[in-house]
Amino acid sequence: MSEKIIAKRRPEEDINLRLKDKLDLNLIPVFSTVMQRRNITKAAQVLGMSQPAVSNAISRLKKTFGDPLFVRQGRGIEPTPRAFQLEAEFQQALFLIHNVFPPAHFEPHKSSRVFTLAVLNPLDTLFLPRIYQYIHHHAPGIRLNVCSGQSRYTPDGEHVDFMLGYESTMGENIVNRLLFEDEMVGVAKKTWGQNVPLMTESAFYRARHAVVSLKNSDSFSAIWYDTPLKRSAIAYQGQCLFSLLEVVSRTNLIAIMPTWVTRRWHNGPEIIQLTLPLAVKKRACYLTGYTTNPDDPGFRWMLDTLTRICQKP
DNA sequence: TCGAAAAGTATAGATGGGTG
DNA sequence: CACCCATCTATACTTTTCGA
Repeated sequence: MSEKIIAKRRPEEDINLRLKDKLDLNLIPVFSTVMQRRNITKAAQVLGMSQPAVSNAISRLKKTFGDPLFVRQGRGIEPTPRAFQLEAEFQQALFLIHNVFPPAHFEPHKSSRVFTLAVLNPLDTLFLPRIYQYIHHHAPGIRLNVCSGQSRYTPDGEHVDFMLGYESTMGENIVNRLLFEDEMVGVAKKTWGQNVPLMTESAFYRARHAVVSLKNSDSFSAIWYDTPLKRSAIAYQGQCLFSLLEVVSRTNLIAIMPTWVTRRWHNGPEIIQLTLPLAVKKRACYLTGYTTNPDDPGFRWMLDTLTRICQKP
């Protein structure tokens, strides 16, 4: 049985920009989202509206501007040249409007906003429980859409609001926060390292290695295997660090991982930590926020919240 | 209180991919 | 190639909201 959805006003952080008998400025974010997604249905999901509501909103804009704005192409839509022109003009207009209005008030405990997060493994296992727990207690209406990885886009092509990973990204309307320095170690089965207490870099790469698959575009391990010689040391490519630990603890393979990952290995077979004879022994962990409006109070709240929660491993 | 308009539900129609 | 199914947009009609 389908649940009946009652028509409702937009969330509390929205500003009503309807000018009676003139242009409805609420149509601008609808237009922008449709331009971004090139898809009425997906735009509707992002905006928290039904698909016909977005379709009707675009129809009103079509009448206003006397241009089709979007033409159907296959299963999707393609913007007309006039739509591209309007997109640029609306962006300028919105920028001016954002600067004129004082920042709206954001109430996390009342908000039903959706935030999209990309979190790189293994940081997801570390931070997601903390983040979910905090949101559950302090902002239960907020929904988190989390994907794995270190990309600005989800596998569905949606824009990410925040990213947790080992890379900082520069650019306009991108906010970067250094969270902490993650210390790395080599790990091996307990009996492995007794014969090589003082290891050099060349000796390290003569051993057989287990890594997070380098086929993953955002592989945690890739940074240490940037030459064919180093890659020739790889004997096993797993999907995540915890599967590497399992393999390493039962074979003669070694792997590189953050020290906190090994500390979590409470109940498994014993492993030892090896000091890395490598240049990269630490990696900076960053929180990156993407926004079209850095003064958006919801964005600021989430940025500060994630910074606080993810301050240390 | 009432009417206009926005946003809802239901559904028709177009398109594209998979399969026999 | 035909058919089926999933996906996506548009339209008809209903419900809800809000300003006069």
